[in-house]
Amino acid sequence: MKLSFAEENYIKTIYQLTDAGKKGVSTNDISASMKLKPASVSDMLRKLGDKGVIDYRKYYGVHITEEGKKYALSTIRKQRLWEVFLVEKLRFSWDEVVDVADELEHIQSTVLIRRLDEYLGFPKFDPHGDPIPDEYGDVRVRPRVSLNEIDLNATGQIVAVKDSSAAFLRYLDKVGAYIGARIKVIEKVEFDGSIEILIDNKKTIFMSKDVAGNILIMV
Amino acid sequence: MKLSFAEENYIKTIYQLTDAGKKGVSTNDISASMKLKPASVSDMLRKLGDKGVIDYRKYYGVHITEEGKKYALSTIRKQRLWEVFLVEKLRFSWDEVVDVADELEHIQSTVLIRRLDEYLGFPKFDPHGDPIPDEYGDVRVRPRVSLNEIDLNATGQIVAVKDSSAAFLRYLDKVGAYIGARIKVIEKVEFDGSIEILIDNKKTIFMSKDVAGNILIMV
DNA sequence: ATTAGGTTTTAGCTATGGCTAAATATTTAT
DNA sequence: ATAAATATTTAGCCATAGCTAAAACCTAAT
Repeated sequence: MKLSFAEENYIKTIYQLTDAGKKGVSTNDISASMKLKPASVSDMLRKLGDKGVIDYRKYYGVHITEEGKKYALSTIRKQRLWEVFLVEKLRFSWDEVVDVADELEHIQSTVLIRRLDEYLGFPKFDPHGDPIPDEYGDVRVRPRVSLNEIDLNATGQIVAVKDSSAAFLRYLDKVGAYIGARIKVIEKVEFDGSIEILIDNKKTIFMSKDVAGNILIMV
Repeated sequence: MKLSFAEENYIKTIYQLTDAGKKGVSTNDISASMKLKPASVSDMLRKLGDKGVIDYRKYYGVHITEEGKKYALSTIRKQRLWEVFLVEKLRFSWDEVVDVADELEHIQSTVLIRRLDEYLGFPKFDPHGDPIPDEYGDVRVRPRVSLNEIDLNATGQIVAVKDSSAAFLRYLDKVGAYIGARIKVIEKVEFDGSIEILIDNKKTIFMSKDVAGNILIMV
């Protein structure tokens, strides 16, 4: 079965909005993320449900099926390989690539993607640090380290927290840290283990050894 | 103004079917070339006429406008640059590239094409020997020589004839030569100037000095 | 338990770009 | 010059994928 451009975009978005939690992805979330009206989304969800790539129960959000995951991962693989190409070969900066990669990811040709992968030296991560699924949809999970353990001037991305208490998350939120944020360690204070980090190249924050120990970084 | 995928394909086809002669390109020719029904073509011609990229007089075929040429050349430029990329960087053979390039040529991004051009070293011809228009639509015309003048084992493409009488063209047609055919000189007979050529790697034909002198080759 | 507010779906419209079948125009052959 | 053949266009249909407005549904507060 072949998905249209629009269908590929939907399934990719649904996959990416899917949380570990068991609640389905809501129509409104998809609508907001894709900048389409909820009515249009409803319509498409019905179609995607008929095609078997999502489980769709009216009013209760959608869950992606195994079949659907295959399509999502295939599209994500293409998108990220093209992003590598644009940045490494055509000197695009990493914020310029999104629009173009979003078009390129819909080109249909297994051979093309296989050759592109080979040409790029089988990269495992895209310029944003996100993993590139292999041909079979397998994703290499990048090892995570605590923010305490990484070196001065090292960069990474916040991928998880050890302590997920409301208090801790509220604190992170207040200082501007969040899952997905890009960070760089710009100061390590030896005597108390506290550090200073730069978030998204915009804002610097201090944090204690305790806090840093609870933040997991993907290098 | 932005043309849709379908519109881009039509205008490209019309440009390529346009002959030096003053008769317009017919609905049937376009229909045959694009493998669409004549009725669909008629409909699109009306739309393209409204957009000003072609001159459309019902029942009398279409002529491309200067505006239209710009779009056609831009699409052809993209197509041929992608073909060079596929063949030179991704090791596609020159007959595999058409389908993929036909999809890639519709990606919208001036920057992308400029960078790709640069990355490929500003190529002037695609893998089929066809010229790549520059950013302003200018095409480098490749020098043409008479088939008499090229060396044994040299290859080239038939691009024109000096004698365009019906008799001569009918003769060429009969032996299987045509504008666009790839040829290779496989025998040169010194004493009468006749030659033997291989057409499209498929068929060999003999021709007299006279005939060869009236065929123009692009090396 | 009912209602208000937010979310989601349905119904009906639009545009694009195909199609078939029928009508019409042009060209060719008698 | 007219009839037959060919080419082209029109009319009306289908699918995709968006939209607005109205209806239906869910949830949370009274």
